[in-house]
Amino acid sequence: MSRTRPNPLPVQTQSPHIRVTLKDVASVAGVSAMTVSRVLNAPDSIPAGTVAKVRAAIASTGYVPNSAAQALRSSKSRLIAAVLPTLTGPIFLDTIGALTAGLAKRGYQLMVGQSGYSATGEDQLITDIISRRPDGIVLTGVVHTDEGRRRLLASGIPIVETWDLTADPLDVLVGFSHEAVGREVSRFLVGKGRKKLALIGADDVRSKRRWASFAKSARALGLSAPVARFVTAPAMLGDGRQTLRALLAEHPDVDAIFCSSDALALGVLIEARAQGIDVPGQLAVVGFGDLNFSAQLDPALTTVRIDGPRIGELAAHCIVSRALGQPLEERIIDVGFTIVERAST
Amino acid sequence: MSRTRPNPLPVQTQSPHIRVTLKDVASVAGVSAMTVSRVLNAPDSIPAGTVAKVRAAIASTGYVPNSAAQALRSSKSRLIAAVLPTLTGPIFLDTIGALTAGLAKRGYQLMVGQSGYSATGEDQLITDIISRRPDGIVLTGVVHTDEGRRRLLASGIPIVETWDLTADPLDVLVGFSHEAVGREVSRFLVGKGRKKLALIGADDVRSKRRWASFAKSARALGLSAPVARFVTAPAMLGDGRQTLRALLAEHPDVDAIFCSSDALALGVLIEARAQGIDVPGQLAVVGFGDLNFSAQLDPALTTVRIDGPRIGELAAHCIVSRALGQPLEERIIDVGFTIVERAST
DNA sequence: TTGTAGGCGTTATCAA
DNA sequence: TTGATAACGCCTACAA
Repeated sequence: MSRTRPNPLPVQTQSPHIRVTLKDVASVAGVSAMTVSRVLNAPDSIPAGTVAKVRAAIASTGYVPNSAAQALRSSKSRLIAAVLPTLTGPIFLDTIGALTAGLAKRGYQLMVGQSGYSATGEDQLITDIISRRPDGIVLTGVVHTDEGRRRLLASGIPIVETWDLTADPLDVLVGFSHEAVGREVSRFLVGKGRKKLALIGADDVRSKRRWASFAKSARALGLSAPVARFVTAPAMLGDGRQTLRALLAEHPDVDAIFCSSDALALGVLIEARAQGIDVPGQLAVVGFGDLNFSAQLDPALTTVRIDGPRIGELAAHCIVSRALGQPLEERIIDVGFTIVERAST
Repeated sequence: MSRTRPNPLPVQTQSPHIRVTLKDVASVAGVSAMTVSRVLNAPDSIPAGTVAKVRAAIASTGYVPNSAAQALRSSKSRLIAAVLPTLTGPIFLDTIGALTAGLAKRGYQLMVGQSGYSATGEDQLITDIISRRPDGIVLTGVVHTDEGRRRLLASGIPIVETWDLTADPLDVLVGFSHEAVGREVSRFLVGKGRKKLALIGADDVRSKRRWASFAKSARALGLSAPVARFVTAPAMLGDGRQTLRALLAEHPDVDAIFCSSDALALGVLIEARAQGIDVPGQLAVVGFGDLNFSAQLDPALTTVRIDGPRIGELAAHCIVSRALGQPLEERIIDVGFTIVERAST
């Protein structure tokens, strides 16, 4: 037909290419569908000649297996679901990036779900996830409702929790102790001769746990009770500026601040400079996260570094092992953290 | 059985609950599988009594549909694939977050793939994507190999490209003109009386396109040729510091700098302060991205704001419309951009 | 080494 | 309004 089509796009609903099936490849190659399947899944058991023939047919037809059919038949979806509070906010980003890459390397894909900072919609999210029958679920920085945890657990899908070390893990855990972070930062600051500690944090559970440990440790070391201010997550630079102002107005004797994110710490540094407060002379500042800008600030920011990519890669390893039913060396992996000392303390 | 199990976790490989099928629900409810299916998909055509009976059976069994079977039978996966260069780097984050949320709202899930800044592994990624038979693909900030573009196109899967306005879109486009950004920023700086412009950018295609337009426009407005420095993506704060130093050493007469990201611009601000250069007195600085910290810097950063969440939400709308075969009001949506004027210019 | 039969869980279609 | 039947594309199990 030489007629021109005025509007070609809406017309083609499905490409022919995507509808190529095993059978089509088989008939092109002159073998049965099973042989094609075996060439794809266990080529070693097939003579080289047949393999070549089939490979040629696959190439010429542009065949790509339909993973829904594979999943249905084999009960293996090669899909991993990740749940995180929100994609907005850079904290978990490296982890998710490394997780995605680590899964791709192993032949798995990642499906993402945002649970939000509230529990709203979490139920629907969990239904959506279970409906996909993922081979594993990676939980990152989320506290689920009891009902949500129960359903996830009841689904029997392997679960890896990350970015935390809780007392009662569902199964596998890759993270670090927020209690240890709070304790070590307070020890660090006390070691620097600081007398009146403060914390500015986001109002999430982990930040609160760091605070509890930070405060307890400071008191144990003989200091007066530290003070804290919490801002609504996600905590941003502007919150740091405002909160420092309010904090110092009420507690002018504070000489060290632990911020629950580097973004907050940057706000604190900027506000301190605006107020003519010397850092670290009058005020020591410690961040959390070691974002890529933190080393370049002026003064460079002392902060707690978490190896996000490592958590992602380990989570990929663990969840795939679980998915394959392989034994895991360890069920609880503590990746630790580092206090990176720079000019702000 | 009252026997306690010493180690419950490794034992249960699959939960019973996840193996509940339509048939199980049907037999509990005393109806056929088709009736259960209809209650789920078209409850209006079923009498209220039957619906109630079936709903009760669903609740008591904990049934969740198997989407692999649904996809296989109906050729609708309710899955959208997103391809982006890398999750590391905050630029596309808001877009992906809004996309994920917008899709969830419409009953779709997002699968993410990282194409990397190189073309390596892109072929495998595309195979993985096609294998899932997603109902749509959202491309963000990636330039594909010709072969990759060809395969994606040949798959017949609807495609939405974002974060750009190219001359030859594959199908639907949600973005803005990088040429317009370059041009408008140069006009803006010239309007401020700046005489010698410079640009510090990442070495990606879009940044280069902004540069070309920036330089051309500056010359058209009678200025001498702007100078540029490019750093390896992802561009970070430290790159901004170093590059500014090198740039000013060679071109001390530069009085305005357009940075291809706010992170770079922050580096430039910090380095300028370290060198005692007055911003904006001696040097005007413009960023790109309007990250959440930019308004809080000192001086606050003039920057180009892109509405990332809006792009994500529109992309969700467009790709779902395409997936459902619904007509689209517009195939090319220009979300534009805003030059947010602050103290750094 | 290769092929045949059957079923995974769901929905389109037709029949009652 | 409801049900029976078949088929989506693939892989497990068994046979040749």
